[in-house]
Amino acid sequence: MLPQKQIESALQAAVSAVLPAADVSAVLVRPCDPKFGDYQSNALMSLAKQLKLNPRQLATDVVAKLDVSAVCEKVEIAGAGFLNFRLKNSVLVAALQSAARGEHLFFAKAAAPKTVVVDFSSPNVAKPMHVGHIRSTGIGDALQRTLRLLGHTVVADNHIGDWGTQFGLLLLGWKKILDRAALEREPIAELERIYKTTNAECDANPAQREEAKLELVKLQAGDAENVAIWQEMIVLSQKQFATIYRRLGVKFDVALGESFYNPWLGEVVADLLTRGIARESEGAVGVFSDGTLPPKEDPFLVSRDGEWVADPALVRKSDGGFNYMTTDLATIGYRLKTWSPTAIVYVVDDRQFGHFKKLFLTFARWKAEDSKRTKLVHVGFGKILGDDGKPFKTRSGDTVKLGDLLDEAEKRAFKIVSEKSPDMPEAQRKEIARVIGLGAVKYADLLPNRQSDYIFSWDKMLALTGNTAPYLQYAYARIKSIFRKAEGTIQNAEIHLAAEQELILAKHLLNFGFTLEAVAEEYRPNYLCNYLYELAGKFTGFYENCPVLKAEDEATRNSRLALCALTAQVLQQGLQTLGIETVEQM
RNA sequence: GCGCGCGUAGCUCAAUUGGAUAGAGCGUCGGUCUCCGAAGCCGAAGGUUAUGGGUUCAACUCCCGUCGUGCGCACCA
Repeated sequence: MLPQKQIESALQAAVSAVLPAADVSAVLVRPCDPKFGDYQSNALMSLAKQLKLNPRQLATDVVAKLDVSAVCEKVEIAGAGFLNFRLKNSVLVAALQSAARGEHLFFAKAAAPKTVVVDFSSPNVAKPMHVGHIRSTGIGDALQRTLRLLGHTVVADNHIGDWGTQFGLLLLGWKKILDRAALEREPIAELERIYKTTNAECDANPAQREEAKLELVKLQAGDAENVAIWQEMIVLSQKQFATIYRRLGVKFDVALGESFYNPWLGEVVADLLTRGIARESEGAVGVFSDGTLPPKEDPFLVSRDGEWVADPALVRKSDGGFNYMTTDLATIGYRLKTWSPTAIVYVVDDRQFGHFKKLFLTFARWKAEDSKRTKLVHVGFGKILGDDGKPFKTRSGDTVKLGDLLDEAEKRAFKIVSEKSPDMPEAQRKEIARVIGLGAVKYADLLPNRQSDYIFSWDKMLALTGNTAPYLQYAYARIKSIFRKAEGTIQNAEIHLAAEQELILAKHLLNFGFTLEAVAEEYRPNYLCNYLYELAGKFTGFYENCPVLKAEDEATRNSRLALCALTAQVLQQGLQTLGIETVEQM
């Protein structure tokens, strides 16, 4: 068990000894500012507040019952009631030593593994993937990788938009203005063109809009011609998706599009009606407020002119068609039946907050028993904005295509690699540029807090210096360079930690698991980015101050080599968890 | 109109959710390769966390007001 966990359980036991009735689940220990110690707990202060006790006195009582002598130096009570812990050097060394033996990599698998469906990426058929898709795809992929690493069972599901109103327009456009040659050259661009053109024509001509609707109805009724066209569009789109996902290194366990759930939509609505959860209104069917929530918190109510009026979640349109609320409910039904997940995580734009609020409440009413076992989570993220602070568009009015962004990233990286290593064979430079360029883009998207909107900038997205993936990859490559120069292999080296920078680095390595758990707990990959950036920084501090190959003696050299090897492993594992590759040289 | 967010250094963003002296990158200025990779490192300047109140041992974080700003408001997803 990692020292931090040992301290935590000892502390919880001590608190229970002093306050038998207290809930100790919030009694946590976390890494802290080195000037106070290695770990700290502030839990006693909030506990004292709840129970109206003197925090210093509580701390004194708890410390009297606390035995962490196996892992810590003397425990200090500081400030208003902080507990500061300082690790014994021998314990730190032992943790590193066991990691060096391959027993762990500073994290523990979850004690109670969960089954989690992660729903992410979700591009639309017949539309190009653009920069916006990097958010759902990158965050979702990093989260599913983190959950897997921690030992959970994950179902990565790409809920592709392959069924909906847009197909009415696409079918009409296909029949009227499709340019076959263009379709063969650039299928997605052509599909986008017919969609846009037809949409514009429908805006101008309502009769044409009706025609498009008719095409959709025919498709949904199984009309052979329309189904064939629709399938062709899907095949073309899937080629595009596959290319992008291959480049990004993103894999899904299943990719069940919206159309997959089509057969169940009718019965979902029927079921909702029978149970009295949904009712008819103005020819449509919707889920209405059940009055259990105060109006302000009730997503099924909206205030108009000072009065609360119904704002239902429609599950059947007045024309008899279904919409995405229906699909999402059917999808939940399928996922429950197929995987019995502990949680379903939706990595979707924050703008759909209202939709998910309605969806989750409807689910709880529809499947009350299941909703106790399966938690639905909307992992929302902010928008990508242009320089003007408005949702991102290029000058021509289109968003930047994801493929173009990746191309540019590799191009810029290639230029730098060629400058830095002109003697390297071109194929190798290309491969390094691919890893670095892609890493830069992914990391740039993962670094900010997911809920913040961020302003898109080519230079920031593709930056290769500063707090970027290449900085982390560089630290890794430097370590690899040391090992290329080191002669012979070092096995079971004894680790000694004496220099300040060695201790700082070693202690930070121990926090890898804490960080991974925080990422999984709050669905925030940026914690891992920051952790790795700090790790690379602390490694560099060590590297600048502590000679490895030219260490003063053999024992120090071997110990430092072991520390380097562990750092490289954590860097690589951490980057991999973010979906970012490493290179041996760059 | 109603609802939901956001406002932190010149710029772009963090701050593990109420913890001790708010941190990075970019940009600017200065230093640093005869010594394991300078995509690096060291230093300097830069802040009344929009604003006014409140809650408490402790507030960027919670509550109320104000200003600014973005998003969402049945039959698109």
